[in-house]
Order: sequence, then C-alpha cells, then structure tokens
Amino acid sequence: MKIASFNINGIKARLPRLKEWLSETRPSVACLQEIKTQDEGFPASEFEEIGYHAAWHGQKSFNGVAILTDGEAPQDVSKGLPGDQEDEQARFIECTYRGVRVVNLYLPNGNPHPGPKFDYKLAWMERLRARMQELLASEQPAVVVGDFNVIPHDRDVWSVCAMANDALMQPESRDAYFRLLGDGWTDAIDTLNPRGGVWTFWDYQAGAWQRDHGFRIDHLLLSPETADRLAAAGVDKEYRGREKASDHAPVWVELRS
DNA sequence: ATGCCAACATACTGTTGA
Repeated sequence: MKIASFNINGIKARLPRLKEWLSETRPSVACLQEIKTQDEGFPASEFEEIGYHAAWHGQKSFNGVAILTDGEAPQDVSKGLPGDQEDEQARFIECTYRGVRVVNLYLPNGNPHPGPKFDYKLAWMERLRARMQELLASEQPAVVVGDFNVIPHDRDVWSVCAMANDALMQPESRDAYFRLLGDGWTDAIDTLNPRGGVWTFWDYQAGAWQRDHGFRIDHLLLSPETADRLAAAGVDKEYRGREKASDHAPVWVELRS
C-alpha cells in the first residue's frame, strides 16, 4: 500500500497536474493539503473518473485538506483537529483505508515569529500530540502525513542561515515536532535518508527551484505497527519542475501488506 | 529591510503563504 502526501497549493489551479500525478504514480491513498476551496467547489467527479473516492474538508480561499482513496471509499471520516471548539481552520481530516488509520494535516505555518500566528502553531501542535497519543494507545495501524511546516534538522534545509528566523525552524517548532516523534512515531523519509539533503519544498521566488534551494517540511509519520511494514519512502521531485507546478513535491511511503 | 512568485477573492489591489 502506497500512501502519499501532496500540498497542491490550490486544487482548481492544479487539477491537470494532480490527475497526471495520480495516474502516473497511482498511490493507494493521496492526502492533499491547501485545496483552497469550499466544500461545494471540490471536484470529486474528476477523481471518480480515474478510480478514486474522496473525503474532504474545505474552506474558502485558504487551507483545506482532502483524502483520495483508490478503489474503495474512505471509512469513518473525521474532520477537524479536536481540542478547540473555536478553531474554524480546515487543516485536519482522518479516515480508515484497508485497516490503516490515515491522518492528513496542514499544520499552521506560524510566520511571522514571534506573534499570534506562531502561538497558534504551537498550540495546534500540542492538540495534535494529544490526538496522536490516542492513536498510539489504540494500537491500530496508523500514519500521520501532511505539510507539517517544520524543518526538523539543520540537514533538512539548504541554508540554515537563510532560514534561521523562520517559524519553520524555530527551536520551539522543532521541540514540538520531536515530542511527537518521542511518543513513538517514525519519520519515514528521515529514517531512510539519515544524512539529510532531501527537500519537499522549493519557493517560487528567487529561482529557488533552479538553485535547489529547498527544505523538507512534508512528513510521513508511522506508528509502531506501520513502521514495521516500512518498505520504501521518497519524494516525487520531478513534479516540482513541471509546468504550473505546486511549490511542494509529493512525498510517499510504501507499506508492506 | 524588502521584494522576488503564485493562488485566491475582489474588483484592478490586498491577503496569505514559507
């Protein structure tokens, strides 16, 4: 089973590229972030045409997440991160697919740092930790994937200096990420690339793609039950170089059945 | 110190992103 995550930066603007990627790489589950559309605008029929079912949690203009599943519908869909009734932002959706609990998230960016957006990011990460601890306690096979907006290590960024003041690599952001891992989750791409140098995002600006000025913020976290099944993980880097590309590349993990 | 680029909503400019 191949589970992928792709921050597509607008599902309407990206639809041809997205369908192309789905057809060419055929993930069992595709977790999408930044669909940037309300629920009514989600193009579900476009995915049905190529054999994917969908569950989505939309929002006007910003945020928005969706899960596409190959061949069968996502089960027991849950929308929104628990822990704050006031939080209206569409950044979290879960489902079950062939016995695996799949969590798809778009973690707050947190810039500028410091400030209320950074505070929101850290509070969101603590709520996420609570939900992930519940998943561990359930002992159900689980994966938590998405755009975490955290650069975990210095080896995950082209220039530590250039990004030093960014919310993505503040010590508080990293500490919160490592608290998640410390509870028992495995970062699939890091585990298979311990020397780093793997990027999932390249800015549209300043020729970042052409200069390979990227960093790794899209992550695939595996529970102990799914970590035992880890066969491979990677980045579909080539898609970042195509016409009308997202600024993120897709990431994926292959689990043995 | 700021814009660079891109998408979206609104309305021809502003907000957000990372």
